[in-house]
Amino acid sequence: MIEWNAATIKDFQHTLLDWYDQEGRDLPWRHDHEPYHVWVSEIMLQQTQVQTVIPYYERFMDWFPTVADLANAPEARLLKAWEGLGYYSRVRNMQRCAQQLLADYDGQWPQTAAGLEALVGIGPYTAGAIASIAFNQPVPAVDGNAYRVFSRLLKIDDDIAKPQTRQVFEQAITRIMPHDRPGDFNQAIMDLGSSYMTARQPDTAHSPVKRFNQAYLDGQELAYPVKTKKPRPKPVAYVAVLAQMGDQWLMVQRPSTGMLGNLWTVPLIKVDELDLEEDASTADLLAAVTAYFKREYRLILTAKMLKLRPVTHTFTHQKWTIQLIGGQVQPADLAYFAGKGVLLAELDQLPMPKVQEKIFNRANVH
DNA sequence: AACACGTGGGG
DNA sequence: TCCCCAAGTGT
Repeated sequence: MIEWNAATIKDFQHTLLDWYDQEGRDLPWRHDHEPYHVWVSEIMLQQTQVQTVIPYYERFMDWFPTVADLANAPEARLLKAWEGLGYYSRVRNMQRCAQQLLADYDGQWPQTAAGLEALVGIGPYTAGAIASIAFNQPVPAVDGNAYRVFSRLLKIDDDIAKPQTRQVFEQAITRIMPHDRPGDFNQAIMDLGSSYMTARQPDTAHSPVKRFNQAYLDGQELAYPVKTKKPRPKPVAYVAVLAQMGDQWLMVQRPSTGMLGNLWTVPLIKVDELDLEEDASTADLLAAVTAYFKREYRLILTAKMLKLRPVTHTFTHQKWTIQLIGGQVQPADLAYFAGKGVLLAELDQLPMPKVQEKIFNRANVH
């Protein structure tokens, strides 16, 4: 058994940081320690891979170079900057946070983890990351990498899906991390976790810290971390209505709460909400959709079933199967319609989720 | 304490 | 196709 005494801890710190100094990745947000840069990158990196984030980060800094630019940006522009990244409330919370900083903090970032965690969208992980990287505070940043790395090094078998387990790791890491380079230490752990100490196919034989890895030394690496699995996505049936009014496409903005908040799609209707009988025919479905348009939008829709394969889209917790309907609405003033008519050439101005892109692609709308 | 909340990649 | 994972947070 490895004994994590003071000498082991020093040895580990130096081994890890020496490796990081040599092999650490050169990433766009590592060019300086500006809290704004650290913050934006950390929010983008939540549940999202580095390779995906890089181009989004570059463009975001181009469009919104400062906290004030972010605070004052039109929301549609923000969502456009986030389009395709997912978890769209992240960017809306970022804008609220930016406004909060300007209004209540005189534009000055809190420099402690506790102070940072009081801001919207900043939880324990991000608070630790910003505090350690931007402000040199000796606090851990416990993300999936840290869970994986330290559960293996120390053979911690607490279930990382449980909220209370965080404390176990925070305590262990706080004891092990150096007080002179906390930000580099936290980032080194992340680099380690995404290179040699990955979840499925670790390459610990070549890891700079393999001699500290008790699970590896015991041949039990893949048993860590311990994590209960999540339920399967629940199937949900939808119809999408691709309706034209003259040369415009009918688009609706989703409510600000719930999935894909404030993003734009064609009208998407849960089949359950159409109150169809078990043995409903295609004609019944079209009639129900037409009635829905009249009731909800005050629009007269002429609908037809599109002979296309349904679009499927799987979210973390829902699996949508979407039948496509085409149609036209009589010209109207849209006073009761919670959306607008948009020319094909203007569609790319609207922030839309991936599932909407799939719908347009299936229907060959380009 | 659970569950909602996106998307892309790999096996 | 399905499952799991990836720099989590809000409710």
